[in-house]
Amino acid sequence: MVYDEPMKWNELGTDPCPVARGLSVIGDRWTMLVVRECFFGIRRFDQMQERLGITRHVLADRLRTLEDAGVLRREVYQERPVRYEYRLTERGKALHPVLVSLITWANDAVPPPEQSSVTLVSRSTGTPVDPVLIDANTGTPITPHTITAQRNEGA
Amino acid sequence: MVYDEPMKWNELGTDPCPVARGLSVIGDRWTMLVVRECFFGIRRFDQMQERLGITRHVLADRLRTLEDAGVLRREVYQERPVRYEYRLTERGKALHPVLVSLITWANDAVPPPEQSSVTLVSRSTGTPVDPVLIDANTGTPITPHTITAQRNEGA
DNA sequence: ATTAGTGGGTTCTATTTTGGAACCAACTAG
DNA sequence: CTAGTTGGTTCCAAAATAGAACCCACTAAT
Repeated sequence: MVYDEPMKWNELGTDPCPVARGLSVIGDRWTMLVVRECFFGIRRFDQMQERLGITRHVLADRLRTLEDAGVLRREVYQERPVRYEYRLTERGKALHPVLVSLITWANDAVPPPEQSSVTLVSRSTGTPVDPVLIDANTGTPITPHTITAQRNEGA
Repeated sequence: MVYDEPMKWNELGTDPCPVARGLSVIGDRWTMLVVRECFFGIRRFDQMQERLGITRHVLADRLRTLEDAGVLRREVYQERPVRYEYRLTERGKALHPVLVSLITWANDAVPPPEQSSVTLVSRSTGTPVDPVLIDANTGTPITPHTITAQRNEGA
């Protein structure tokens, strides 16, 4: 993973590194917050705008980017006048582990000033969950020591 | 998780939502790429700058932010002239699941145009890994159906 | 003893992105 | 016919980023 050329932000979407490609979609200040709202069931433009305090201009732009990336799907929920709502696609739902990992990290790395916070709990038992990554094939934990990145040359 | 007030970006670090607090540190275009370089063992300013193609100004700014957040530690590796390098702290290493989840998502949601890509493999066997999140307490998979967010009121 | 190079930055201006607010089109309800 | 709702767009000011040059304290080569 050594590159000959420095990266340009607008070419990140076609970079060989998946981190760069991923960030070309979700690597900005607002996008994951929009995705969070979607996981919470928020679907309407105005509701997102109000909850996030994002400007309407930027929200419209992010929703379009997420739609183009196949993360959200715009659906007409009412004709006359025609109204749209945004829903996570399968690809969008696949962002769940990213969101969960971020929440877990932030909860102990960037503690809130007051006790007030949001934590993840089991829907069935209500007890806190403690997310860890394992390899589905072997069941072994995934850590910097157990895995490494490998470049697969194409073309 | 409904807020009375819209969020201001510069107050994100003290938001009750961990997604917002997490993004206040790593939620910009470059930060996770800098963290990626650190996981690859890159420690020097000039080397990062060359590999990423980030401007020196922005790199200096991100490194300072990451240091302030306790993700990186600046260490003198040579006196006369004094020279610094950046290393991941424990808090920085704790970002590994976020990075792994992002890579996993991007590899099938944002495929590279050519076959060339970077994938994660087991360090011991060299076979591809398939990361999934489970709850360390119960061993059950974590999905949008099995967990939910709970607000814990403080103060 | 000069000259070139290195490492870790800072400073400068030009371009791009974001914020904040107003506006708009197409309808509905009163 | 007036006000309200929804999903935006348009405008201008403020902030962040890019791109390039410069700087300082050294070291190594001529």
